[in-house]
Amino acid sequence: MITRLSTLFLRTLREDPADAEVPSHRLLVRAGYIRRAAPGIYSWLPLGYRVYRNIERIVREEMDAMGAQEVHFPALLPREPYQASGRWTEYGDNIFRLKDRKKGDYLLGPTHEEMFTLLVKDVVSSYKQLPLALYQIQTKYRDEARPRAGLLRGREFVMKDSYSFDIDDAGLDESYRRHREAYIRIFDRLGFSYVIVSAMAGAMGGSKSEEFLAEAEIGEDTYVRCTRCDYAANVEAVTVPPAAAVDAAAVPAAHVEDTPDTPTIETLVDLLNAKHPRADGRAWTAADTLKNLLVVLHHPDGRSEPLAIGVPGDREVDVKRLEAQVAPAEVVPFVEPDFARYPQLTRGYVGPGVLGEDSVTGIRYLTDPRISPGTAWATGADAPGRHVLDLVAGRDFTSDGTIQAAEVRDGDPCPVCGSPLESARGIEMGHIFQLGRKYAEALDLQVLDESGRLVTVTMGSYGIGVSRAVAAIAENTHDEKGLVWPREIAPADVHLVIAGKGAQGAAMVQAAERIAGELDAAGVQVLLDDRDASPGVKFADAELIGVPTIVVVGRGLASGVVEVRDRATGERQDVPVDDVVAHLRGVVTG
RNA sequence: CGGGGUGUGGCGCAGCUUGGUAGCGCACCUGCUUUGGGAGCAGGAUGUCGCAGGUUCAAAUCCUGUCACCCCGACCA
Repeated sequence: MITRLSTLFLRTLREDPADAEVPSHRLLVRAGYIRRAAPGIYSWLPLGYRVYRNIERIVREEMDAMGAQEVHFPALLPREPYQASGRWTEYGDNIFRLKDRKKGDYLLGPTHEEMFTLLVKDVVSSYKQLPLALYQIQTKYRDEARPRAGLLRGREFVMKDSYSFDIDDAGLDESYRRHREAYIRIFDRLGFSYVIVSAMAGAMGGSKSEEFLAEAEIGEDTYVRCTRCDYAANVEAVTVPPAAAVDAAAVPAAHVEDTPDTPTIETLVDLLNAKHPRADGRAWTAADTLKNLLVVLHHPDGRSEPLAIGVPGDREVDVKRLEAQVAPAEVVPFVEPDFARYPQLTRGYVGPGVLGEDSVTGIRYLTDPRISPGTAWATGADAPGRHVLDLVAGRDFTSDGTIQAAEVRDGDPCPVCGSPLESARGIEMGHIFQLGRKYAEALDLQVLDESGRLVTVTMGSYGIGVSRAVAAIAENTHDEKGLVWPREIAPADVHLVIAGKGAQGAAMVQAAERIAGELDAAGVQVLLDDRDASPGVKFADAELIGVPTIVVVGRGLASGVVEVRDRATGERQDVPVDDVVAHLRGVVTG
């Protein structure tokens, strides 16, 4: 196919749009790929839609190849299934809701677990029909509080979502594995750099879960990876191993000391070093103190519950990690009225003595794994200006369990090999997880097994952000001049520029038309810049648009050559005009 | 929801302090010249200055209200 720029529905912008911040958004708008229709909602223009469809095609081919079957649900959905699963309320304001003329409740689907589950329930009744994998490529709607970064976080977006249905856990493991492999093939073909990280299943429920992240500074997900082994995890999913139990025999009995005006860790450490030197001669540090933070959990059923979290004093509680641990409950700050309800709590001096389900307050108390049995701490003594020293975990206090909520830092030990971790940011492009039986139970999806008993099906859920991928790949591959598309998803194979007019120009046009025609005949997609514009404009647009191979038919034609440029590397090569079609066929097919 | 900012032609912006009937660059149209890195000259078209109300002889400009959008945070895929 030959696409002529002289007639293509396209306007490139010389300047950045004022409302675009991240590079992918700026470039996709400037290069005429997308236009904003409403906040977080975008229209696709011809070049953009080609890239989008190329991604869709790759996803579809690989899903089909792994044996998943494509279906297509409506985007406009009735309330009932979401009511049954609890998500009509759980999703809150993030659902676009609407009423029909009879005042019936509808929603624009934010995701389709319920619909898939119900459809399978309709059709499948025997283990003989399993395992089963279904998928769709669908527009999803989520009324984000704050859409941003163009396509990267929109309110309307396209997702490929698939679901596996198995009779037992071993089957789910196998379905999960097959999806994981298909995803690797998909992301390899898409042609950008990504990393697979362990993740939290989060609000979706379920157990094993991994994310495919495009590496990007502007990404919203923070993950860590080991500097030595191949461990990588979303920061929310990092599990700090329990510290080894310490023999506390040598630690003296806990003793309360006056520590006036020490409401912060810093002031406490300074005072301890001045007034209460450690027996082992080492100076006190924030890491020797135990900080107890209070929050309130709001459960989806409307219940509120106070929660105390103990972490070493040199670490903050990472709210995202905490929320991932307590999901679907919501975390809100513990404020003055809450303190008023618990007179035993002394602000700034809260210690384990008044925490725990068996304590006077009854507040559930979870501690960081570093607070392991035998470790000794300086912590609040539940009285203003008083701290307790040599308080040993397991000997002098216990918690109700551990929680992975402390911040993760660069240099923390890898949970697998102990080498230092480093953090980086990424854009979530795919997420696979084992749902388990949450939806099957809620919606009563059961089949008969070999022995004729009804068993609940176990499910996996697997998503790829198709529209997001356009932006994420742009983000991942662009340079200062414009977009740089990986070959398989580029809007064309070759961008052919006619750089000259006038007497010479006629010959150039003729040569370019011939080359374009032959490339087309060979199945190569050509973007032909036949516009009446100066070469500078055409070069700049070619670089902005980002087709992987740029061919310039210009002054070299007099000596029988055209110039072939690689958009990504900037490499230029003169190729005899008679060889260029064969040459390009080689380039395009790799 | 909290903080910050912006609404002026298709895009990017100036003008607002100090009120006088709207301007610049790019893009667009016509003609001529030009053609390997965002051409030149000449002519031309395009604006309810976000919306509503008020003050005034006169409002893009001052006052009041309101809406929208963007960015940061909270939240979220």
